[in-house]
Amino acid sequence: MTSLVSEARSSASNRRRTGSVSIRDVAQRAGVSIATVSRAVNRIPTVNAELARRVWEAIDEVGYLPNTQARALVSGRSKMLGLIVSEITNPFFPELVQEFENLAVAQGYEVLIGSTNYDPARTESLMRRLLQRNVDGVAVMTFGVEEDLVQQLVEREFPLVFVDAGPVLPNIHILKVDYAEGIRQGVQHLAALGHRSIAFISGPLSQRSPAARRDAFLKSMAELGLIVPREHIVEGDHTMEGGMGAIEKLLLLHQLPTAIMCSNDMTAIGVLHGLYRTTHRVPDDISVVGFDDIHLAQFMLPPLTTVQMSCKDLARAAVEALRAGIERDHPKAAQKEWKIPTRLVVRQSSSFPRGSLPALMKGTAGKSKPTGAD
Amino acid sequence: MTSLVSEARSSASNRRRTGSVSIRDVAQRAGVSIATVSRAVNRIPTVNAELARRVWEAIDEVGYLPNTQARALVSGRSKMLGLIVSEITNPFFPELVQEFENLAVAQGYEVLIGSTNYDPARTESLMRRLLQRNVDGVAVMTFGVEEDLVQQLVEREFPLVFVDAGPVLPNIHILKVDYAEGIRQGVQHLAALGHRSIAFISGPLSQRSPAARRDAFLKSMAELGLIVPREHIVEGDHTMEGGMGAIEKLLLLHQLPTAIMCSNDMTAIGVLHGLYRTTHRVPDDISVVGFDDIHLAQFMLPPLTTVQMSCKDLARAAVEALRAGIERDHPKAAQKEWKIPTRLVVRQSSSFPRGSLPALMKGTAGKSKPTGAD
DNA sequence: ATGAAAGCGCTAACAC
DNA sequence: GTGTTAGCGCTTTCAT
Repeated sequence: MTSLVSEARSSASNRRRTGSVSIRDVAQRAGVSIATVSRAVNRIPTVNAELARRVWEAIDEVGYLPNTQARALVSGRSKMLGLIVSEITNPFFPELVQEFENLAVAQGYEVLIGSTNYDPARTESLMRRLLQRNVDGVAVMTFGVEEDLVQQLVEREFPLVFVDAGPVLPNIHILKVDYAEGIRQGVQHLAALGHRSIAFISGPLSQRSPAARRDAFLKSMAELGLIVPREHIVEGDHTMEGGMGAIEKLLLLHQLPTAIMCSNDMTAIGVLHGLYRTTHRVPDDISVVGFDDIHLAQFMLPPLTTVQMSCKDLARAAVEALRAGIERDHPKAAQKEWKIPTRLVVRQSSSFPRGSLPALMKGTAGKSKPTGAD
Repeated sequence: MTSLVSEARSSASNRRRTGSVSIRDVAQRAGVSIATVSRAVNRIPTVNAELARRVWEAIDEVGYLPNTQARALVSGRSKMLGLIVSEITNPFFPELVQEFENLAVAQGYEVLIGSTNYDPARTESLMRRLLQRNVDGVAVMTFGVEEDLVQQLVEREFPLVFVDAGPVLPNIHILKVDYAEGIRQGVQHLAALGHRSIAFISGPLSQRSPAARRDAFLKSMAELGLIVPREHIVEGDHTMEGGMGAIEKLLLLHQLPTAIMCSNDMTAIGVLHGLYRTTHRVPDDISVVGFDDIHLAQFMLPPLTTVQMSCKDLARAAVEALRAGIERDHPKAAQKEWKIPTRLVVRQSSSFPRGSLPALMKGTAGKSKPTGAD
């Protein structure tokens, strides 16, 4: 008889559609006022222990769940966080989403997720929806924001988090990913293996983050005195399809690069796929390096050498930064920039350039996989 | 001067934290009552055109966004849908989530997503959170529900959607995936190529959906008079790691199967990866077939032959079923079962068994890829 | 057609 | 320490 609704003698006024049990039902059953119930639920220490016990008992009996909407209405806080990603189907983002959600929920927040699909109109309506839902803050993890859309939020002094770049304003927190170091490590790794001709497949360069990655690449190459011919920078779009398209362009070149650095892992996967249809083998003929280190990277054929950008770090920083913006007494309320480290993860998609001495020796030593030479 | 807050002469009572603009601000500015504003916003046809115009103008000027929480509180409808998936990082789910979200948003609903990670405790707390947030309905797309957790919702006559199986009750809608047909096509495809010894790597068999897939496999094999030795059914867990573990077990066998059918694509990707580290080539030595047809499948090396379960269909059915449960006058309110079709997609991870006549001829014809025979 | 007013479920003053 | 009450922003009778 303690089932959720059977005994719920709902006060006549409620139970509109679902048999929702209100605070009044609990109060009635426990023989106390609704204020006491509220206090007990919110663990206000001043409530009499015996009364609190009775309240909790009643709560259990009638199956009471506090209505978050009502709470939000009165407190002015919805305890919801918005999370905007550019493409939920890019495996990097679900990993990020999961981390973000874990952390947020642990702090008592709910997460409203939105995927923009790089569509400004979508982003706009998404923002509006998030505002209407009264989220307490929004993390914009799109790696490239459409500036003007942010204006609304900014003006409302709304807690916001961006990746890489965003307006410098109070309430705006920026997550700075250390592309310079990560990409530099990747380039140095390839150079150390003996590669001199390294191409780069970028993301959509209209966005900040892809542009930053490309710049980091150029800088790293310059550092080593390596020149990058114009045609070795190909613009992709951070999808597998884009990676495939880009490698096809590269394949048309008179002189192929011996290594390819990609702006993200999905691009690299597309490259791997594109190369698979040719006679070029990875890494024997051409080395491929990705960026992100999505879970999938290690399962590629061959396992992908890539630069790790920890989505755990990213998520943690995002949630913390948001909380810092929301809860005025947060310890890090003043911190505006959050550094996100990156690091190289060497796997098997990178090796010595074909024909180089170490490559030949490696072949003799029989350590090379039977990837089918042409 | 039409910026969102600059002119917003907020009535003293509001503007708690963010400069939120309320219906009263609009009313004041338009010189009408809040009731009229409400009616205008909700496009009640009886409002005077001139007044409506003034209201919309004021809305624009003060940057008013209706507060959804308050709306929900009074209407009893939150216009939010819960979507529970088992693992957001399995690429199948983001695809599903995206579709679901698109459809839901198009109908004016917001989506609250939760990933259970196969953890009953998480699922439980997730359910509770969704209830507290007053979602109008929940789609449980976990392919394996922990029965008792549903009890709460069921008793509250809460609109619910399940995949594959669930209690037969009013307000419960079931999405029936046609495993029988899809898996049967996969098996027939392999058998047609000449395979007789086909192994199956299942998902976690404690869950309904993986069990249903396994049963479908067994049935399809029996149909063809093919016997399946006990050791040819290996339990995985629908992850790449699980697929790798399973193929390793299979590799220990005295007599290897010539083809492997996997309970989902992630498993198949794990298998591909596991096989890559051996001398066995796909599809020359062993054929691999997946299930789901995630976007990634076509980019695998080799592109994965798989059974498509359309997440578009799934999402569409889920949203429709939910709406049918929520909106009492929905045309399909009575429909309790929704069929989800499946179909085979042949790519390059399946071929003739090694040593069979067609395989030999194919080799001669030079159509085979240089995958490096041992 | 429009406005005044009663709540939706809850929290937080304010009394007692 | 506990109860009473005034709203949070909105929709929806009920008068007018």
